[in-house]
Amino acid sequence: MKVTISDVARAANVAKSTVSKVLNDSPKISNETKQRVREIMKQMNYIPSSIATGLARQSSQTVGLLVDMSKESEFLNQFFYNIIGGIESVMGPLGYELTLCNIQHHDAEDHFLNRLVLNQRVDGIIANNSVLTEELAKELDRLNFPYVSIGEMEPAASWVDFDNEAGGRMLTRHLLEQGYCSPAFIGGQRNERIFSRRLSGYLQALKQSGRLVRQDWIVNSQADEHEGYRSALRLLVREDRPDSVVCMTNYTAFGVLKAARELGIEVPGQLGIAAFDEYPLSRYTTPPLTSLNIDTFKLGVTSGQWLMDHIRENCTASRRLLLEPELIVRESTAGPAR
Amino acid sequence: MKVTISDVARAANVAKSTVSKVLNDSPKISNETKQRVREIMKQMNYIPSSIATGLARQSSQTVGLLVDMSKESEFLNQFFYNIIGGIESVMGPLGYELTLCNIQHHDAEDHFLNRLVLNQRVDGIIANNSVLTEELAKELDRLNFPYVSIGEMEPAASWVDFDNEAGGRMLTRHLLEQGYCSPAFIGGQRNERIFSRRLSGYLQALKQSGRLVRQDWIVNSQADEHEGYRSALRLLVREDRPDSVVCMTNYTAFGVLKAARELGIEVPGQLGIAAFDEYPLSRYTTPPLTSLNIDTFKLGVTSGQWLMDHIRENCTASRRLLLEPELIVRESTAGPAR
DNA sequence: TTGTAGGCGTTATCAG
DNA sequence: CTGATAACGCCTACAA
Repeated sequence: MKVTISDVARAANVAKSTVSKVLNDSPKISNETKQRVREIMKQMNYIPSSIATGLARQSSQTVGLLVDMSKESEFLNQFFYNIIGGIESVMGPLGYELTLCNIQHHDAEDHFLNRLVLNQRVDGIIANNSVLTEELAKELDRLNFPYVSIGEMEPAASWVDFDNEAGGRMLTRHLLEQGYCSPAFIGGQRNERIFSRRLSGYLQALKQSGRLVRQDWIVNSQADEHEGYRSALRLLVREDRPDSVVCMTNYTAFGVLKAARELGIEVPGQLGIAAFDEYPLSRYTTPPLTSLNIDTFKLGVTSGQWLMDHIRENCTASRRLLLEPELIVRESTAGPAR
Repeated sequence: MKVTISDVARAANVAKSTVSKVLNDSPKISNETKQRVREIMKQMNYIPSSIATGLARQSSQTVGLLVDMSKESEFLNQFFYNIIGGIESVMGPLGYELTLCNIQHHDAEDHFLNRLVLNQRVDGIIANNSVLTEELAKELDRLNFPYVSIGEMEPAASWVDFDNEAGGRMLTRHLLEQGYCSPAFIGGQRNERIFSRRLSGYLQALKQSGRLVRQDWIVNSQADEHEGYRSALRLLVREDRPDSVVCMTNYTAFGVLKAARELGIEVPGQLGIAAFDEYPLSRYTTPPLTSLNIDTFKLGVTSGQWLMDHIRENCTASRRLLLEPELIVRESTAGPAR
């Protein structure tokens, strides 16, 4: 059926091992032999079986991408495509395949640890930090198994993330520089690390410019449209309302916009709005949103490179990357009316 | 290092083959032995190597997902996540992994055919029709290799798609029913199959209701914001302008909205707008867009199921699914002002 | 420089 | 029911 290394060897009148060495371009084989064997391989349409190679080499030439497909509004969901693209752009040329693993419905027995790692289906793992808990990370460390986290983790691990704190500072500072005096912060759950980072940047910017922080202007809620809307409604009907808002997500911002429109509050004249993330809405709201763009492709590339270093043991030290976001200024923060 | 089947066999005082049979729950093994061996496997933390199993069984328990990651505005891009989720929901429980393969930068030698198929890295393939050309499909047929296309293909192949023609009819009819008399069609390239399907639905609806078709109201262009905008500007300044538009994509519609706003044309009062696709903008434009939603998860589920049938040879016949889209009525088609 | 033999961790086919 | 033994297709000493 399928042509194997033995077939080629027979046809070329050499030993299997010779063919194998040709395959791996061993320097111990004469050029003539290489030429000849390669010729025959081509003629016979020989393609080595990666399963057999994997078994012999004890490596699958595959990396696993852990995703929780249950979470619709997942970080990975939005940036999935770019991040994967970045990872692939470094793994692909090196001959590695990418395997997607949904960690959602697998119970203990069928856990990805068994399913992929101990299984030897993958040589390394990339996962975001909502999936790769610190407990799992410890286990991988114990097994000395290569992995990189997308999203901040505890110091022991290698991870790449974008600088949420800087992002919070940038959005807030931008509002202040535009002449807004009293920015609020809407969206996000207290216990989420990403929220606390973003909020912390907001607080830093306020303090650095000597403004006072008003706790009642920091609103925790789901980072979606509905909650953004509700939060904004409550906040904006008050006498002493903020003159601008930093929003956790595009959707939060959309909700805030809607509330402002209903209350007859003009954006940006009476309310400035700046939001995290550039996708999917910032360009398309009315008015368009000032927001933060992040180079998700680069996030993928870096995590891929580091994982490769890990796998090839060029570098097993834990590293971290904090990618600086880019401020995209649009109409929603054009400045308060005087 | 790693514990193998031999280790278990030794510890249990049985033959490797016995352990293997226990692993596969062969009926030829006594329950006592099964119990005992399983116990020991658990104690020793034995996990079978899927590579070895693959080699022995000549199957990788993996399916390949072909994607062209270069195309940013790719169909798959937008719906990627849901489709993959659907595929995984059927493959995962059956013990199959998903492997992503970027077909973009691989040249002839490094083609996915070699890289995945002939390689035996995957047991089957799912790809969308922009990636899986008919030429490739023929080759796979020749190899008798299981695959399913996401998106219409020639009759010989199995494919799932949503009914673009019906979609075109639904949007157009809806406009007419709302009282708009003269809908235009904006966006899409003549040579794209998806465009011709959608357009054809539009034409059908017009003819069925006895309206005349105006070729100059069918505008070909990139299906993005900019081109939607430009096309709409040209169309809407004319004396005999259409009173409504069917848009190829969300982005096209956004461009049209922008043009209308600039020209002072009210939506929906003076211009009705209906658009294909529900993501990412339809809910968030001003006014929100009437659009078509499709069950992308189901697209994934079906393609996964069919591929499994193919792999297991339950059913190798070629099948096709045309998923009916769902009309989501929103403000943008509320009806013309009288 | 090339060939021989054994191993990678399973499954499958027979005997017993 | 259980156990040898030979695949599966490739790699890697070590020997020639």
